[in-house]
Amino acid sequence: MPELPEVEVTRRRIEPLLIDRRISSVRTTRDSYFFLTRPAALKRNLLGRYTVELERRGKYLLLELDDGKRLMLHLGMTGQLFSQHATSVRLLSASQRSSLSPGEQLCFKPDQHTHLSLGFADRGPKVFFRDVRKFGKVRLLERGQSDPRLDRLGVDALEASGEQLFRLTRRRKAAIKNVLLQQSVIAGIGNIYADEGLFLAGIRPTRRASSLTRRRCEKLVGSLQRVLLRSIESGGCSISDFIAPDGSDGLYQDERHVYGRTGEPCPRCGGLIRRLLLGQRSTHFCPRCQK
DNA sequence: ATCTGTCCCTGGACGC
DNA sequence: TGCGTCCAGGGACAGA
Repeated sequence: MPELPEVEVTRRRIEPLLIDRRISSVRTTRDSYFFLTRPAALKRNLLGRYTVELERRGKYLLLELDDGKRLMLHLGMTGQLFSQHATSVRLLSASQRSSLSPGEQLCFKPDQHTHLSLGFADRGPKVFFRDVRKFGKVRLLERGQSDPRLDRLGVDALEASGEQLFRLTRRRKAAIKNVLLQQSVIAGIGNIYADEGLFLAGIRPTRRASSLTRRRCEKLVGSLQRVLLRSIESGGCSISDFIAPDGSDGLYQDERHVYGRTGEPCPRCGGLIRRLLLGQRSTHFCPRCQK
């Protein structure tokens, strides 16, 4: 699922394909709550514009246009932003897959889950935004306009300090894992990296956030950043639907310590990884290593 | 102010 | 093989 590393990998790899090109065609699926800006208005605002810059904020991407307007994107749970020439059979339907001859050049064609397709005046590869579960979002921001979702974001996880986390958790009685998932506290962490970071820091996910000492907060932020950076390096985590814009899978799932490893031995002590529900989210930890 | 539960959505896994 | 049921989860929202 796209969290900070997957969104950052997406940003880095789609940037060369998305920047400095003039949008000449816009195709969308029919209106749904996926579209914070109605499809017709999206088309009207995007057509003919040049793309200038692609920025990440937490799990959001912001595509700046030459007229100062910005396209805000969120990948939700199953969002994929990729090139038409992305080479991944996972993007093909079952029938396309079975009729594929060996060595054939892959060319993705928009399906019912491809909610936004951008074509360019240079006739180069199109860019697609696909999202099966439609938890993703797209919105057009006027010049200078923000969105409450962006305004609410806390400090970016890669820029946070232990001291900041310490201060932000002083009056928090909720479990530390639930607090980590709140984008208004630290932006970018989702279920996988919360579990992984807590494991590396040796902190039980159920621990009351306010009970963490300054030292433990420093350790936790360090562990989180280590995990996030390591995942970016390995191309993100393709445990469910994530693929990079070029179609490649991330490799971080092979390095997971606890997430999705219920009943397997802890990589540190050999005890069994346990799973529990915390705020309706599955949570994985080692009862022996995490206190 | 903070916390908890519910809901949105679809495909895949699983049991019968 | 085929159908029904459950589960995954980011984040908005409502109500405590």
